[in-house]
Amino acid sequence: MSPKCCPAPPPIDPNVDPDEELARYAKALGHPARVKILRFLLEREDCMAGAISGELPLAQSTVSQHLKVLRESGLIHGEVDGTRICYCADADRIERLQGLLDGLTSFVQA
Amino acid sequence: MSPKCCPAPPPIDPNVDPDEELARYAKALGHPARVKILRFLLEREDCMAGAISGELPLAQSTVSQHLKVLRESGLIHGEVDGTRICYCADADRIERLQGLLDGLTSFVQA
DNA sequence: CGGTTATATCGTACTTCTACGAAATTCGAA
DNA sequence: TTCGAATTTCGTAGAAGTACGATATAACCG
Repeated sequence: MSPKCCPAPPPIDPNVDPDEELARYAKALGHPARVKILRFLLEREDCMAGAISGELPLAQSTVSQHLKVLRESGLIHGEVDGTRICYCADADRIERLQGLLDGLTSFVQA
Repeated sequence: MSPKCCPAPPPIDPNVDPDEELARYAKALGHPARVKILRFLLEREDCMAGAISGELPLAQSTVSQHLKVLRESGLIHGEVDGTRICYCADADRIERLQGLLDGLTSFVQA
């Protein structure tokens, strides 16, 4: 069970073209800083706040922007915990991204 | 064996940070048109040229630009075949993308 | 050779991204 | 209530992405 962050899974819109959905996740992952953030959150599956800023050679406000992009893609989410904000990766969404990618190649015979 | 396109696999630079490499592939896939192009090329594993343009509601020059982005990411490549150009998806690169993504989550216990 | 076809490249306009510092917000502590 | 800390949001500047039409290129066909 997760800590106090990682609340309700965000709604997965069923009306979206899978290619568009895949593109949205891919776009969110399309910057090295965001990949690093996601990795960081996955490695401690516990949630983390501005500790992420300390890990990256970027201004804190820039990291906050990257977090927002990831949040809006659904790949991570955060919950307020006092003064801090507790972020974590959304495993379901990441699995979905993997599934969409696998779906692309499912036509190819091995 | 592949048709007359799909030549030598492009060099995979070993000195690249995996997070940067993943971000590069993800960025290339970060537009719906490019996902559709890749799907198109995967579904007919045979190579295709400007037939792709006909599949998308975009100007031919725009599709050509998207093809260039995919080409530069290594996810597809093309080879001249007379007047036309024969494109195809690079299965190795796509597998590599899947592997990099899996690597991200390999810390998470199921 | 000149024309046609398939494709890339150029020039351009507009939008979006990336990054920063400064300011606003929100909560907990003194 | 005032202070300080953790974050987001705002404003802004420059870089990159997206799309189009027009133009260039290169190969085949007559």
